[in-house]
Amino acid sequence: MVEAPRNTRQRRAVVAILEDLDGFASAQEIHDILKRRGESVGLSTVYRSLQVLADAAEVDALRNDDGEVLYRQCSAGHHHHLVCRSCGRTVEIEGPSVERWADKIADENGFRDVAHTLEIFGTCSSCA
Amino acid sequence: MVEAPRNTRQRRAVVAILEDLDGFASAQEIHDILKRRGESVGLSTVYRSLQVLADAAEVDALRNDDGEVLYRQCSAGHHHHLVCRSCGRTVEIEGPSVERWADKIADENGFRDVAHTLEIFGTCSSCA
DNA sequence: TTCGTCATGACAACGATTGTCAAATCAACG
DNA sequence: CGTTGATTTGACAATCGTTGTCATGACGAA
Repeated sequence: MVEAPRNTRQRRAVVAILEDLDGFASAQEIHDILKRRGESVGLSTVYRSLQVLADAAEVDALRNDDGEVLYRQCSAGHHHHLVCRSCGRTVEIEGPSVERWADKIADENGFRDVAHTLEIFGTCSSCA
Repeated sequence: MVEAPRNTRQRRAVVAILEDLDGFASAQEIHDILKRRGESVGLSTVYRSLQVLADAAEVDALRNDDGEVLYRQCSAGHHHHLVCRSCGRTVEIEGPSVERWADKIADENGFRDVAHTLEIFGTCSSCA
């Protein structure tokens, strides 16, 4: 029996930010936005909330080139991302043939418990 | 005019390790291996050597789930990797159709300066 | 060999993230 | 509603990979 997480002001605030944003953002960026809005939430709490959300698959997480983890509220189901390096704006993409290809490659080489990461980075038209 | 890097004992030692390994390894792992072999090289120097090699595209670098950067001496040209999560053993893979697909998606959405990351992780047969 | 420069290494500093723990807050229950 | 007890919070310290610093040492051209 898993405990339901409590419905706290802080967690609601983090979720609200994620709902407003349309792109990926780091924990620290989200923390800053909250501070700017006056709805201050401790940095540790932002990190913890995002972890909980990511574990529950309610948000997607990926690492940028600098090794920072970025979070985004995404639609359910497996998909990949086309992400603007500059503003974080994101387009969800699907690639069924890529999935099949990756699984086939792994299988041919005797690999088990296969997962793959696939992200496309670029500069979006607004940022160009 | 680019300065040619000096041919130092330390850089030779790092390259030698990379030549011996067939999989990805972190800077700290390489540092440990060097220490074990008695050919001690400062940790900073290991990091710097790997950076230089990565900038020169003589080694490939990728991040594992923990955010550590792993390095590997790879063949030239664009390719992806099937990496064992446990031992680092790596199979280089190519996916021309994936490349085209990624570029098309990015173009359709007006993204410029497009790059993509694609790695497949799994457990290899020896580690299963 | 000489000499200017680049590389090295011990160490400090950094930045993102995680751990700690007392105090505050939730929500169920009476 | 007030009590209650477990969960959550937040300020802060700690961690971990990595990068910066700078005096010392090693390369290699002349």
